[in-house]
Amino acid sequence: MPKLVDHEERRAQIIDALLRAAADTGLHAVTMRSVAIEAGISVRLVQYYFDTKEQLLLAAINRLTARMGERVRDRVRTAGSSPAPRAIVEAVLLEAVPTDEESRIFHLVHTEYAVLSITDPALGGQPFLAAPNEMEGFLISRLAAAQQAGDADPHLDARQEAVVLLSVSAGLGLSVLLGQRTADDATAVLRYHLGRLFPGS
Amino acid sequence: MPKLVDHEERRAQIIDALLRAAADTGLHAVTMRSVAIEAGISVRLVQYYFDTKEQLLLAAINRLTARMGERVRDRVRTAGSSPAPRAIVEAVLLEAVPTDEESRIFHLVHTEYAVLSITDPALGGQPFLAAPNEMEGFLISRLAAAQQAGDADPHLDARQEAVVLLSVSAGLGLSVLLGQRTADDATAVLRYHLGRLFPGS
DNA sequence: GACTTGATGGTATGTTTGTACCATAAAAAC
DNA sequence: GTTTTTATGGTACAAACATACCATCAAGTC
Repeated sequence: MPKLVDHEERRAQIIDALLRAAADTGLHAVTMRSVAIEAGISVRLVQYYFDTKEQLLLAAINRLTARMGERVRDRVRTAGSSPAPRAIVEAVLLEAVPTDEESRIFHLVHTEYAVLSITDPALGGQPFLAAPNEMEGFLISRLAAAQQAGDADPHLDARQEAVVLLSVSAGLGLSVLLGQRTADDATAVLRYHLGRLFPGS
Repeated sequence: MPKLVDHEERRAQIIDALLRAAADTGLHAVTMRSVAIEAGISVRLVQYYFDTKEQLLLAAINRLTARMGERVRDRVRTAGSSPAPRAIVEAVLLEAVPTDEESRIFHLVHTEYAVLSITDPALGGQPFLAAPNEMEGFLISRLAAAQQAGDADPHLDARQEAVVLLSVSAGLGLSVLLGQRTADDATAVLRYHLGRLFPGS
C-alpha cells in the first residue's frame, strides 16, 4: 500500500468537502460524485471511508453539530472570564448570526439538515432538539442569575424570555442566510433587544 | 374530447397535490410521478398542464405565497373591525405559527422553498423578500400608531421592535415545525412578548 | 524475497428521473 | 358526417445516480 492513512483525518476531509458542496449547491444536490470532486479524490474512496451515502450524511451532521457546540462553548469561555451575564448571553446568541464564511457554511448546511429532518425520519431529529433544549436551560439560569444580581428586571418571566431570545436569534440567523438582512443589522437588532432586558447598559 | 376542462382549476388541483407530497416526503423527493399519483392522474397530464418540472415548481411557490398573503389579510380584516393595535399585530404574527393541518402544510413547504432558494438561483428569492419587507413596514406603522395612542412605550424603537417581532414569530414557527414546541406553547410565548410591548393589557 | 493487506482507480449495473413521442376517444366546428 | 381540436393514457429514451465489482500498486510482515 502507499503511506498509511489516518482514517479520522481522511473522513474529516471528505466531510468538509460535503459541507462546502452542500453550502454551494444545496444539500439535495450533493452526490457521491460531487463530494469526490470537491475533495479531489475518486468516488471509490468516498465509498471506502463511508460505505454508503446515508452513512456519509449522518457522519456529516454529527460533525456539524459537534463543531457548532464547540463554537458556542468557545464563545462562552472567551466572554466568561469576566462573567457579566449580559455579555455571556449575547455571545451565545450571536453565534447564530453567520458572519465569517465558515459560520455561514455551518449555519446554511445546518438549516438544510434541520428542514430535511422534518420529513426524513432516517435523520432522527435528536441533534436538532437536544442542543436547543440545553441552550434554553442555560439561558434561563443566566437570566435568573441576572435578576437576582439586580441586572435584569425581576418581573420578567425568565423561561419565556429565554424562548423569545432563542427564537429571535434563530429568526435573525435565517433572515441573514436568506439575504434579507446583513449580519451587522441582525447583530444590532439582537443587541437592541438585549438592551431592553438588561437596562443597566 | 371528453368534457372541456377548466385549466386553472386543474392546475390548482395538481399544485395542491404537489404541496401535499412535499409536506409528506420533502420537497426534494417530489417527482413528476409522485405528484401524478397524489393527484390521481397520469404523468402525461402533469406534463400537459405544466410543461416542465421547473414550471410546476414555480407555479406552486407562486400559489403558496399568494395563499399565505390572503390568509394574513383575512386575519387582519377579521381582527380589524375593532382596530385595537395589539390585536391586529397579534393576528398577523400568529399566522406564522402552524396550527391547523393546512397551515402546517403551507409553512412546511414554504420553509422548504425558502431554504432551497438560498442555493438555487432559478427560484429567484424575490417572493421570500418582498412579503417580509411589506410586513415589516406594516408592523412599524402599527407600533408607531400604538405609541402615539399611548398604548405602547414611546421609548421603544418601532423599527427594531418590528424586526424583533418578525424574527421571533419566524423562529417560533420553525421550532413548531421541528417538533420542538407545540403550537400552543409558541402562541403563549408570542402573547407574553406582546404583553411586554403593550403594557395596557 | 515471498506474501499479505491497506489504499486507491476504474468500470459495470440496475434503478429512477425528466421529458419526448405515439396513440385514442370524444366533443366541437363546419 | 366529416374533420379538427382537446384531453388523456402509455411507452420509450437518454442521463444521472448509488452501489458493487475488478484491478493495481506499494508498504509492511515473515
